[in-house]
Amino acid sequence: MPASRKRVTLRDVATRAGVSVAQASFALNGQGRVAPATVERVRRAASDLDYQVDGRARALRTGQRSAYGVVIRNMRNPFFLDVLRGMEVRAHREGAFLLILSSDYDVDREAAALRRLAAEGVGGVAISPIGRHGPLAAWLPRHPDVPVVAFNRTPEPAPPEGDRLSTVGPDDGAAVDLALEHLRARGHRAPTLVMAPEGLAADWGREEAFVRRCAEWGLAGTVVRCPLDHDSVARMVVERVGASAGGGTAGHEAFVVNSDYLGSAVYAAARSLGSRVGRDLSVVGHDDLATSELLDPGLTTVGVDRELLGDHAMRLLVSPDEAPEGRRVRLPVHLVERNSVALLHD
Amino acid sequence: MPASRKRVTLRDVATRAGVSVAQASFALNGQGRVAPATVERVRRAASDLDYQVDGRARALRTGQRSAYGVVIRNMRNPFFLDVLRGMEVRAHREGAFLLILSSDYDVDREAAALRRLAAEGVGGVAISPIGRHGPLAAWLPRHPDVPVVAFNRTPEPAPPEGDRLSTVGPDDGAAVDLALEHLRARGHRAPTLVMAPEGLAADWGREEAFVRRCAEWGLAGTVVRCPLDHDSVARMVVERVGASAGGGTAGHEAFVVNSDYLGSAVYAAARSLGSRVGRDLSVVGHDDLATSELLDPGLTTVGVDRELLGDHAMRLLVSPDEAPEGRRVRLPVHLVERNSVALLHD
DNA sequence: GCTTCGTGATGAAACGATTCACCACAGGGG
DNA sequence: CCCCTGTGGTGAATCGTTTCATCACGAAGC
Repeated sequence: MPASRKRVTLRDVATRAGVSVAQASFALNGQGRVAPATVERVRRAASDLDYQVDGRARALRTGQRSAYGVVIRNMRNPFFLDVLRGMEVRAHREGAFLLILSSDYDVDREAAALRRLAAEGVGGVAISPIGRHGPLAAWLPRHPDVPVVAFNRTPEPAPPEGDRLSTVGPDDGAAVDLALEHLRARGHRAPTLVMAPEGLAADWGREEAFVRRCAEWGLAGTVVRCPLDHDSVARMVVERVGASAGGGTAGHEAFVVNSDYLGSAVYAAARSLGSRVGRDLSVVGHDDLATSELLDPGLTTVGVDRELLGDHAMRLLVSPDEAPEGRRVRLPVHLVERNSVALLHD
Repeated sequence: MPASRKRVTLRDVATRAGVSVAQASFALNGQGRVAPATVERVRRAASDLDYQVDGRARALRTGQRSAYGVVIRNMRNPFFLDVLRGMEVRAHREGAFLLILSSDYDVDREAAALRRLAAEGVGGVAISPIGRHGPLAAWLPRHPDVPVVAFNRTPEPAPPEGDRLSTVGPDDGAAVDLALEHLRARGHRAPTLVMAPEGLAADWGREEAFVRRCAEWGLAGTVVRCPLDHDSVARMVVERVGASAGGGTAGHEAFVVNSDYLGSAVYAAARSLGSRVGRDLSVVGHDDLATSELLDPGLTTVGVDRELLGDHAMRLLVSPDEAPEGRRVRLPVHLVERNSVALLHD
């Protein structure tokens, strides 16, 4: 055969099968009334010519969307890779595509991403939004028929009633519960919850669960607010440990942090103090990143099935109505016990 | 305004501006002959109505591809997330989209992914292929006008002459050079290169560079072949260290492995031997994963800019012709020095 | 015999953009 | 007066599907 082969079109299939384009289309899609013999002929012609329907043309005509948009806030976080994988597997199963964009915490880029996705006519958007009042909030009412699901490391607070935004995220309340229970079982009586400074909504539900449980179990819990970057957390830990040691109570500090990344900050602090995690001070992380196993000692952490998270998000987009769990999915969490929590005898 | 707002189409813009659809199109795209005043009117109308061109319709008509396919072999490897990010940034800059699929080392899924991407009419495909003779090989000649670039953790051997497949990957020869040079500088005389068993082509170029350098520098290098999973490598290390210790030479073993993942296997082996990496035995990794810094001691490794890798791959797709570096890109590598290589005095 | 079905098949109108082939018209040159 | 040219503009074809409205035709009901 010579050189350039043009795209095989439905017309080619039709002529080869000796029918009209319409019948060919019907035959392949199982629609309309078409004689079984014809179906067979068309099928054969299609496979002979290695015919593939043109996704763009179909999408244009039917308005049916076979592509879904994914907007990731931080494409450097390995957390999202697993989520992406979960989405991809589900999308593949549904015969859909993923259009992946990243916003990089940039408001303009998030806005641009949403605009482009709308222009492309996606069937839905999964997004880890920059903020509750960012571009997404403005975009939502202008595109009333595009399902949108927000997925997050830590879930956003429940949206106001009537909001069309679905959400998927780990059950943060349960995560704190799990961490506290573990600490209590190992003899800890004065846990410390590390939270972002007031006003950052992302940690909603954690504090509530924390104070409730502490009250219930008679623990002397404290909540400390601190910017959630590595250095700030490390400094905070050093200060608190210093204070409690100097205070003469010889209290053992036990921290509950909302990511494994910050967990490793506690390790750094311990190193600089000359003390050892899992013996002189304790910490429970959140996320169960791959790195957490490699730390020495291994970081005890609350994990969530990230692929499942992606799967749920996709499902909410593909069939927004039949979601049995409702449109606010909080995923179960589990404790991954390693050696970062000391066993206290009292 | 009532409830459902239909999609704003070019016709709407045209009527509002009081011109024909054709002129509206020309005006917005800067094509054809259109009076400056008209351009202005059309522009205003478009922005008034918040018009966005329909990507599908445009793609259908022009055949112009604004989407590029990415097929990832292993969507669990964090290596690829950074690559993806590099691709995404470049694609965004070019106004293009990424369609991301994963093959999961499954030949059928790779084939399906390629088929679907072709059906969607993508402008190019970046793929980390399962193998040199997998579905990709069959797919390539059937789609002569789709640019394809293979990107990899470790590059494939140069394709046969005339092959349309571009490749991007770290410069593996240089990586081995760097590792060896570092070992030599620290007094090591008998390095060991860990390679996959014969027949797995992925490591091509490493061995060659290794033996050449060893000869040049008078090192007593050995190449050991071993399945590249965590346990096999750990076992192999234990054996070799045992042998060299038992042999009475008291030789210090220094390993060069082709990933950080395998580097951590050496750590595991050291633990089980009761010896310490960076003192009793040495290892140089490859990839500079985030985890490598967290190991104790830190893993000395050869890194490559993964985002740059993605960027190059995308560039080869977007403008296949004007690539100044040619179509076989080997990216520069650099040594990340930590503490996994002992300093030997001799 | 004439109407009414049901079956299988078809032509053509969408979908929303781009673009080719014209056209109107004013001005200038012969 | 006629021809040509350059400018601004328009209608319609086209991309590859899906799908609506129609039709041919033989069987069946009256």
